[in-house]
Amino acid sequence: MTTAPPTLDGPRSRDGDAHARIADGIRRGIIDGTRPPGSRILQEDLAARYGASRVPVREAIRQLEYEGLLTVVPNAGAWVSTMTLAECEEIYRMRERLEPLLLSYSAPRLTDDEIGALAELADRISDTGDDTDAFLDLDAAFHHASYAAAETTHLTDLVVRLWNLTAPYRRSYVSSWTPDARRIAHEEHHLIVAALRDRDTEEAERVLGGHIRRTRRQLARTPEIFSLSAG
Amino acid sequence: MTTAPPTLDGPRSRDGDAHARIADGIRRGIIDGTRPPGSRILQEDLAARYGASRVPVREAIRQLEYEGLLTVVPNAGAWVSTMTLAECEEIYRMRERLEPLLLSYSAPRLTDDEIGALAELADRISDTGDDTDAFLDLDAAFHHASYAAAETTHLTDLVVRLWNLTAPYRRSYVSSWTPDARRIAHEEHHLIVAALRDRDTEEAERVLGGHIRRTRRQLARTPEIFSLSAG
DNA sequence: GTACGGCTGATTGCATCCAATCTCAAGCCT
DNA sequence: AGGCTTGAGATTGGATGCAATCAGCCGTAC
Repeated sequence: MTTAPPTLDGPRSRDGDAHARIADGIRRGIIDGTRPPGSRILQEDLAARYGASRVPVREAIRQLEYEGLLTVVPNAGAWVSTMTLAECEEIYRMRERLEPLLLSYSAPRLTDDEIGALAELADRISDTGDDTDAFLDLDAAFHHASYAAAETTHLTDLVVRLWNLTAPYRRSYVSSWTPDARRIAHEEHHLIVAALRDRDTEEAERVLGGHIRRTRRQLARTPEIFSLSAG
Repeated sequence: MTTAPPTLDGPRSRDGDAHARIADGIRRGIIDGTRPPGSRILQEDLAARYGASRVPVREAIRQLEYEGLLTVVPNAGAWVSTMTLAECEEIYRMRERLEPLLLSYSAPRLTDDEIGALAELADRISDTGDDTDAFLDLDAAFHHASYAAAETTHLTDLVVRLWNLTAPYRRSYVSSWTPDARRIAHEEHHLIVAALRDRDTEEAERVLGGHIRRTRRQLARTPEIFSLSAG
């Protein structure tokens, strides 16, 4: 029984996005922690869960493999990718260079209202205290909103992809931050907003680069959250 | 007759890499100009060409869509992606920031022999005159060799992917270079080698960044090689 | 003469089916 | 007793078949 009952969500209309729905579902599970790194991905499971056959499931798995979220071993199966500390630092170094570039595309196009919304987000982040989940949600919302005006294609996609790759580990290390480290992050957010308000794109880029760089250096102090093998 | 005769290349062993072979083949065709931007990709064609069924073909198409090389429209088909000038400049700005980073990973690990080989490559590039094909091949070999010692994963893959994305257009605009522009590129290659010889990674990064930046600015002078639509 | 609706062939999206391979544990040999 | 072999079950890789959709063409109505 791999097909969904036609009564549930229409006459199984063939809109050609089955693979995309499935990929989105798996991706969401990896990002929100439901599927932790190392957990097995079974084609049949997914087919049943999404009311599809294994063909679109395999397309979704292939896509996620190329996004780096899944590791596929021929004839054996697929697992949620694990990351070493070195790999994670590599991602952060890429973000350190790419996100300021993306911000430089977005900043001149942000409206005053959008910058106001960013200021409010920065305030709310400062109020999260030691609620890690709230911080993670708002932090992601803040940075993505700051990039929202960029009319780029590949760069936007890539930055999202890099965020997703480290998502499974972000919760672990953010929860290890000291109150001081958190306070610095909050201040950096406000500094970014201030630079955007001043329409000083270069300064915004500089602060953002430092923000990511500082996070990377803190990351190196919590090596225990990464897999020990495959180093 | 979509399956290959078992006598040709063995008993159709199921090594789980059919999709990879097919993707490599399409990718090669796009890079070498056999499949120009905008050309149609037919699943059945590829299945017949590679002696496979459409299932692995579809997985390959998904991968290439994700790489940005193909554009897929549900229920309609797949085409080799076309690029606007703005998109191409975006890619070059990403390369401007990422390739120096990759070089900074590679440079300290390059052996003296490898740097010697780079010097020889730089010399041969200087000798290509106005032979665009020879220049393109050697230029790619030079840059990739300069990155060869980097022990990075995502960054290496990404840089290769960005090169591939602009490959269909590189021939067009390189052939439009003036002798002067070519000479400057040759000199930059030699400057990179010199910096690597000096073990001055920062200088090598700086020259490489300028090299890519200069290329991007020349690119903007030949907008006619890009598709006019989808701007 | 032009616009609209239906038909046909080509192509894609997906389900189903079978074979190859892996996992893992039980049994055999040394 | 311990290592190697072997079988069954689970799982993946790939082929085939069918329905949905699309592009292009023709005929008809106005």
